[in-house]
Amino acid sequence: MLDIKLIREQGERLHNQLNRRGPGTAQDLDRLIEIDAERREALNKSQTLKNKKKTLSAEVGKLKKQGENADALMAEVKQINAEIDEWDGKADALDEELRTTLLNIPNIPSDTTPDGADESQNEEIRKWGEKPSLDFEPKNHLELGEALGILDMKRAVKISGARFAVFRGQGAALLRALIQFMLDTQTRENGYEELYPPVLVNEDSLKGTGQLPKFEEDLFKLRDDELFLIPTAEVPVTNYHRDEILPEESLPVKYAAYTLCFRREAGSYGKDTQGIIRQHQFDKVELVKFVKPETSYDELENLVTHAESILQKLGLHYRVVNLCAGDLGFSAAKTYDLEVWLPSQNTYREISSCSNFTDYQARRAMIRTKSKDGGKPELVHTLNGSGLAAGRLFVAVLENYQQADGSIQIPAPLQPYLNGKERISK
RNA sequence: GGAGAGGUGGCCGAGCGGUUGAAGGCGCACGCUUGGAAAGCGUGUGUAGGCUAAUCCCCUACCGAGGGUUCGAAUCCCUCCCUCUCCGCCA
Repeated sequence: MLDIKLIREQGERLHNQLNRRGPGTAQDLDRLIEIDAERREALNKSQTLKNKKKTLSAEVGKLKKQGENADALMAEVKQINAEIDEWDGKADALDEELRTTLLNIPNIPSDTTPDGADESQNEEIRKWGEKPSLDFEPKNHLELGEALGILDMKRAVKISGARFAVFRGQGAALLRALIQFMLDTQTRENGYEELYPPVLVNEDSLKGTGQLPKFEEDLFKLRDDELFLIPTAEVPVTNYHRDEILPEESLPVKYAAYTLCFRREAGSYGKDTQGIIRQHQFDKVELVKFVKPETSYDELENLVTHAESILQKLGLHYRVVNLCAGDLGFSAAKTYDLEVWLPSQNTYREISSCSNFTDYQARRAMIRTKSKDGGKPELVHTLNGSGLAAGRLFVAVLENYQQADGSIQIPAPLQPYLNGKERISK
């Protein structure tokens, strides 16, 4: 969430910046400033009275000890208590309103986030590699996978419903190989520590990273327990340090975590209904960093290269896109998407999203740092990026490495993970 | 799931209705001492909010969380969460 002090002092500037996300985004800002002023007034009144109450109560204690009558003072405190309740009630209500309003305002886009209303106005930063030259009509991953017997969508529908898949035989092995390859790369070459967190999390965690309260409809929630299935490992991993103060010398803290991810995909009916591009359940290796504020934009560039390294090793053509303000996620200040080439769709598809959340998540989750030589604790900046989405990587490998006969050539770096196997065929 | 014990500052640990934001110890920081170090001595050492030019003062809140009783609660009562021990169940 945003800093109320910043809003108090620079409301006008924030107003313009927020509205880059879309008209009306900043509409609550003025009301917020009002609430804040009223809240502080009520707080002041209550605190002054509490101070008086404390003094008088101590006085009562003294009198009683001396065996004297303190009825008058006690009556006075009772009176003060009534007034305190009144001001506290006001302050609490205003505080609550302030908090909910604040929780529903997104992060401020970075100055380096381009203007634009939707994805058509995202800015292409660079391309890597080349499209595969296929001298035959490319099939899509679904045709390939089903023909090879490595993807079973039909039975997935039977056991779970739409937007689920069963990976079978060589397919299951390939998926597992991709996950392990990604984890190994990030932990051995890029300095991330591996974390294997729970996929069921509580409400506080989802508030910390910004999925709640605004996006509850995107999540799977348990019926009998106050727990949600995570939509991304970002949630448990970022909240790993919730309410903590990290020593400055430990930064940057870097984690790589493989988890299942679960998304209801509400409101995306009709989109990507074919194949495994958009699933209710998918696998992802997520990279999360906690960094010193002044380094966060450099750390973002760095994070993107870590995600890119997977695609490069696998020889997959992709491009890097800087999301425009209108396409930016709720908690992010700046996001680079990695889009991998899919021959069957003749287009680039998102396979990773790398974001700098500045202090927005850190303020919600109270993740701070403190330097050795004293001073106040300061909010860290948090970042995360997919490194990468395994299901979509599976799609990319199938489609880009397909052969005329429908078999799949396995990229060399993956072969050790598949018992040296070079090809998936019937 | 059942029975019992317990959750106090970075850590250990006292307090069980008033002067306790919290004794004492450890740790840490700075200073004195020293050729240097240890020991010793001294000082300091939580977080949030308010006030403020201020990370100085001052005020308010916080002893797992939330309610309640009381003039006054870390201390009493209720609910919940978590940890530990035993039993049950279980991959």
